[in-house]
Amino acid sequence: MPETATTLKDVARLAGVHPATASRALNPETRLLVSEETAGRVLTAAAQLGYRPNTVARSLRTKKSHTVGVLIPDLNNPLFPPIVRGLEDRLGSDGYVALIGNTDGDNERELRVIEQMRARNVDGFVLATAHLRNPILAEAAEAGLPVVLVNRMASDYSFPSVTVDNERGVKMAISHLTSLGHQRIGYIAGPQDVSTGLARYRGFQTAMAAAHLEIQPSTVAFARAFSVQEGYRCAKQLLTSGSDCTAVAAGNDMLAIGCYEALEEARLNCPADISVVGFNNMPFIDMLRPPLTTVAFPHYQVGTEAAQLLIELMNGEQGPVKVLYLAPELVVRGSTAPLNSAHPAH
Amino acid sequence: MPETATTLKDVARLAGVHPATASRALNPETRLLVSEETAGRVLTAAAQLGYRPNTVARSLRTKKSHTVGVLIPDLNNPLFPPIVRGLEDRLGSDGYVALIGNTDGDNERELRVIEQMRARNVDGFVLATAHLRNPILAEAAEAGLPVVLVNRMASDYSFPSVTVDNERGVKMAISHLTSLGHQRIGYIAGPQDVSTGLARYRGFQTAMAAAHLEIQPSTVAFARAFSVQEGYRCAKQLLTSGSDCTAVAAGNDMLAIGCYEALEEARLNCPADISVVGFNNMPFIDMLRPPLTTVAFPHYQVGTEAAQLLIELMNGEQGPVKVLYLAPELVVRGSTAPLNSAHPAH
DNA sequence: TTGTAGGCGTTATCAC
DNA sequence: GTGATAACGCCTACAA
Repeated sequence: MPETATTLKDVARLAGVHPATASRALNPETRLLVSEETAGRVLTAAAQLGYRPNTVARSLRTKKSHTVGVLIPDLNNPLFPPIVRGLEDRLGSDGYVALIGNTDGDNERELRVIEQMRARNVDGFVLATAHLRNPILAEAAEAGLPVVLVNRMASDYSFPSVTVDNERGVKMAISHLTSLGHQRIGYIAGPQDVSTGLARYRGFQTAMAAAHLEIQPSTVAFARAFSVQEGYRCAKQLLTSGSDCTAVAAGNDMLAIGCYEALEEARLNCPADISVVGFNNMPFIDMLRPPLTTVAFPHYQVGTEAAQLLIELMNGEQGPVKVLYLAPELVVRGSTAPLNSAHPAH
Repeated sequence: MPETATTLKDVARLAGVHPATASRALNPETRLLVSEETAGRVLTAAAQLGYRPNTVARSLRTKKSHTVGVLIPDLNNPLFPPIVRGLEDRLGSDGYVALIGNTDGDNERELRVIEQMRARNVDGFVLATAHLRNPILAEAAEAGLPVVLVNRMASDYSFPSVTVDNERGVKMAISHLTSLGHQRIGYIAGPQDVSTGLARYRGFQTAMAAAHLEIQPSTVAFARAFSVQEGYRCAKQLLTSGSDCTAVAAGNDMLAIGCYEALEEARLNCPADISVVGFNNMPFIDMLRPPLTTVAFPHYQVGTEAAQLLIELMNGEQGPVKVLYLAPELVVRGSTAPLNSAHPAH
């Protein structure tokens, strides 16, 4: 016999007060409106009955669902779980829960998911999927829904965001390579319609210029997605284009993994023949052989900071749009080595 | 000006009917109660206004939130993202959304999360965190809430579950090792208070017995958690106990990774000196060096099947409790090799 | 086939 | 300080 859940009315009856009074006593915000004595009586009554407020009813009345939508490309990408945990943990401590939506990079799917979430009255959005021009952003903002971007950012300052400083990260990677003596440095660029792909490529260009190194067209390959498969394809392209690279920087770790595969297939040794650096420092990336040298940033903290920003917005706090950069850090592991003239690429 | 969301009343007014009629027309279940012509009018009116039913109000009325709670130990464990995606995809196609809760294996945290979720009127639970005796299960079931177990199972048939056939999986791993000539086979057992740890250890015991091999106490180590760190500790214990193993089977891939680290530290080569097999075939585990031989099962499908079971329960379908086993499959990679007398463990 | 009315559990706005 | 009342948006007997 599923005992029908105890409601506010039950609590009120047991405490001998009106439901409205019980409501006031139970809500920390309004408790001061009620006498300390009755408040106590209500609280004990609630505890005694094991009262649990019905969030659905509350939402209907208050128009706040205490739910936020989180859109990511794919939970299977190891970059996202720590970010999501950061989000959930920070949001949870303020009584919010997250609805996770995977878009698989598909715009149509993304629209469906957003519809779903808006139907559930989410109080805000965290988007890790932002393309540089995204109609959804405009629409959500128009509807007055707080939006925070994560990992990627919009092209202007129109949305708050939390990202790593991508340009600086790539510069650190390139400096590392040049300090090892590398000059013919190839680059596997990520998709240029997302800010990470674009900013990192820009970082590569400025870093090479700063080192007085020229970029040959044959030493840059553009991936159509941040995937192992595309990394493999691009690396193969670099290897067969006669570019003679002694080092390759990849737009992210997935692309770097694909690069590993291409090197193995070509019977080239990393790092003896070619050095490789990635970006992101994905979980478990240090278990690869060789362990990947890459640009790290605090994934979990990206999540918590983004949640913090979103909470501020949902609380109606006014002020300028905040764009938060977290500092990257180069993690040197086994995939980069000094230029070795005994082992030319050919 | 955030145009106040369009409601059923607006649609009804535009269609020139009573809200109740509009409701019936909009709900596929009750559409046949209304004349085709009016239904059409309502539908176009709804489309025209961009009407989106308010799920909160609906939930309050129907007591169904179309939300399910999913409890996992930690999203950062790569085993879970594919399972969660399977759950979300299957649930989503029936209009459900998942609330993800990370418990970190902490019972108290788990209780808090469950409370949170019940306050949100979840229609059911998927638990990947089930300990062998779990008061929460009893409570949820008592409250009439459907519960499906995933990856781990309860000790009896009291709950539907979807798991890999753990015993069979371990047997396949051990057979593989013995067929390579290994006889002194060590085992790193997972925690014995969860069904995966227990069932796999049992599988090890029966497999060894079937091969007429004895298990020395010194060849089994018990991990306190399915973690890299515990795998490292246990492997070191096996290596220093004078057990002389030529192969080690690990309770899961994380433990196997820890094993790799211990071997490296001891300057032992895998697989030349010692073969290692894991369990789970985690994503990216094939990128390790050497690529890990392990027992695979279809993670995504575990999620979809569990969702299917839960949906049946939430639809009130009666019948016997279903306990679903998915077949394991041995994936032979580079971490296992024939027993090589030229390379004794010492 | 359609309209009426009441209520799901909570909170905001009045009065007292 | 507390009680009464209405309303959030939707669904569903019941009546017409």
